[in-house]
Amino acid sequence: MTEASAAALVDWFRANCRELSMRTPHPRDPYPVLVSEVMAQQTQIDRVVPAFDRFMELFPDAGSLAAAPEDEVLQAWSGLGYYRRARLLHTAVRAVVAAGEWPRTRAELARLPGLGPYTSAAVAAFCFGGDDPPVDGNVERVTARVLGLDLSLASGPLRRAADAFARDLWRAHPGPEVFEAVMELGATVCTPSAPRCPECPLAPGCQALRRGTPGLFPRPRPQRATEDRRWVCLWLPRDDGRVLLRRVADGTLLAGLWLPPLADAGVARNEDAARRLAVEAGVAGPLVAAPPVRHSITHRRITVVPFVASTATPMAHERAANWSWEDPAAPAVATSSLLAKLRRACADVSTLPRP
DNA sequence: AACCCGGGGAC
DNA sequence: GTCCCAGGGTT
Repeated sequence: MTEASAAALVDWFRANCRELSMRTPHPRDPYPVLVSEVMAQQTQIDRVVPAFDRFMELFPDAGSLAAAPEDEVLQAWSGLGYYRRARLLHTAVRAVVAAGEWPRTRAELARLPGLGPYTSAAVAAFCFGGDDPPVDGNVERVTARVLGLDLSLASGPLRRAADAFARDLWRAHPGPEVFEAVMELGATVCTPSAPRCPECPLAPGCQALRRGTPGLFPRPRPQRATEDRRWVCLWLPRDDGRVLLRRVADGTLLAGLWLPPLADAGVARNEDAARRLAVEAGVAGPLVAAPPVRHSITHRRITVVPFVASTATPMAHERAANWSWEDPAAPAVATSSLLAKLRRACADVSTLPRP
């Protein structure tokens, strides 16, 4: 990597970087940087921005986040996915507040829960002058293409090569700006498919472009087999429009979130599995199937079949801690985007015979 | 090193 | 339909 390349990259970045609400002058405040970097883990920036703005309004500083109960934090995270990130961020910020100061080096930051190699390097570089490069998927992809490395994303060799590549950039142009510039390049120009090479400041030295096949780098990862699952769910609306939600058990998908009673149907018939849920919820009477809902969680394709019931029967579990009546359009608890899908699917099944 | 976890946008 | 994303934790 020549100094000319680093200079061209930074010039391109200054002319083309997107206006993002978490981009503020250096040195930056570590709290919003940490929040946005954790949100950005495996999540595209365009989806992070609105969530970040909401989150910062609810929890404007480390003290307010540390003081908040976990369920409020998860509620603010609803729909973002990877909910463990929210719990770990909460724990990390509580540790910082308890310590009374922020760790300033990458190694110290990496001891906080939820901060791995990428996030610890990012906070150190953007807030405290660190020179260890934050290596994310963008940096790995740009590196694989510029150097023509036939390696898989997230593999050890490509991570090390990307780390060395970013260190060279930093040496040619010291400061955190080059790190942001590579990531922005990967996000907007050196994209996974259909890269816009004519716009790329690194095109003159790019090996993948020289070979005419930039899209073949990095090597595609072996795909995990997708697995189909069938769930049933009990949609139980009350007269005021609220529906019954249950806290999803730990150790399962969507653990800790609030959703209508759900069960994997396994080999059972949908109706039988739904009836079991109705018994658990303390309701009898007719169950009306609503249109199935598709929901994907990593390599699983889940078909959720909602069954709509009525609330005529007294609720045995009404006062239990794991049950709650919530407005499905604006739940006051942590939930998944699956709730919104179920609400739409069940909206048409509103006229139910009363037992 | 391999696998686990949400969700949606891009294609 | 497919892939992948400003990843980290666990095994």
